[in-house]
Amino acid sequence: MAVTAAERGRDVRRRLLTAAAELIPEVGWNSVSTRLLAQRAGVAPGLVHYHFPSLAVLLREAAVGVMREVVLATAPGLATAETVDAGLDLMLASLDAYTGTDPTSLLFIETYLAATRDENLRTELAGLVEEFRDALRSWLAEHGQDDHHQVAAVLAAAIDGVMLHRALHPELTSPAVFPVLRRMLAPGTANR
Amino acid sequence: MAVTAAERGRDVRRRLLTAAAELIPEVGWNSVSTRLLAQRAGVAPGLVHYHFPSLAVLLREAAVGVMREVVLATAPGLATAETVDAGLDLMLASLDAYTGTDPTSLLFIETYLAATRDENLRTELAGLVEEFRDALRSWLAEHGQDDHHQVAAVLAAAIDGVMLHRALHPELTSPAVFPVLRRMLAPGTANR
DNA sequence: ATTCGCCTTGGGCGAATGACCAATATGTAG
DNA sequence: CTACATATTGGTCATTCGCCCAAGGCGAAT
Repeated sequence: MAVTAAERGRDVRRRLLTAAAELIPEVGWNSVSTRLLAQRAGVAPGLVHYHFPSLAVLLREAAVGVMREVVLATAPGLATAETVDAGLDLMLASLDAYTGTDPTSLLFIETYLAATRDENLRTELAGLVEEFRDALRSWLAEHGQDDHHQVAAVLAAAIDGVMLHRALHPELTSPAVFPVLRRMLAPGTANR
Repeated sequence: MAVTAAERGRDVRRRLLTAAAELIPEVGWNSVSTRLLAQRAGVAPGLVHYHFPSLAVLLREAAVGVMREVVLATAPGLATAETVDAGLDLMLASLDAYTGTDPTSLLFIETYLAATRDENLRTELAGLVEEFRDALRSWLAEHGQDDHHQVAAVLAAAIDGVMLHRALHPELTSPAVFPVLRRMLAPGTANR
């Protein structure tokens, strides 16, 4: 039993963050209460305000943490893409995993919205979008895109827009999106 | 005083809808309470549940009403655009009015999110997006776009995505977006 | 064995919520 | 004038909320 109190504490903190990441998509950002959170994490209600100064801080850390993981998971694949087509294909393929109604998609939408009412969250989210744009920029520059700055910004926005619309019209999948978005990019080596 | 009770009733109903359209962006969909709504509309709290079966129904009717007005306001201009560039320019110009943090943008984002948790709202919203796509489709077809179905869907999504990202990065305005989105469309007559 | 520090418990506070309702007002119809 | 329908009032109900806290638990250090 080498588990110290501090280690158990860190575990509870992590469980609370995990529970938040689950509950935000399930019931919505504003309906994640301290009691619901504690129940899902399997801890006493009072622990929420022991490990976190407020519910808002907890939710922020949980949401941004998950989103950062998702974004960073896509970046390395882009960097090693041989052609523009391969890179775009890869991105849209991973986007297909997000149907607009799955937990991850909902977490994204919920967080975007919550950011409109939380200055700190908005700043963190802006930084995350900037990281994603950076990954897109270097990938595009690698393949001779001249206005990669603008293209990266629009492409990042378009991808989030597709995710948003996919919740309403599920048929908006990568085969339908690819040829249109492809035209935004430099000709590259081949046209699918 | 020819104002009948029924007329006053209809006026109260309308005032409640207007108040809802104001408050949803101000405080957020889930924080629009019956009392706050009644206060803004200048009526007694009990009237909310007299004119509407539930708060959810009121919010739905108010939000979709405003969104439909916004969408339908853009459509006729598109139909009379002489060139592809003129049409896209027009759309992006009207999009510039929505900074991502203004009431209308927030209403859109709030409603998209609320739709993920409200079956009826999702259906109404899907229909609205379909109307917007239709306007885009006929505009594109008019100018020789062959895959106007797919382009309209992606363009509609991209526009919403730009609005979403603009809340985080305000510099994503029409001059930056135009040249990139322009490439998604058929060559048309001129390149800006 | 005692002290120390971190973690945990469960309950309680005031405030706000959606929905509901009996009572009242006000205009129309018989 | 009397009945009636609709609109309105102001308050009550049970429930839930975020946050707080006194008290207890427990391994580590002395």
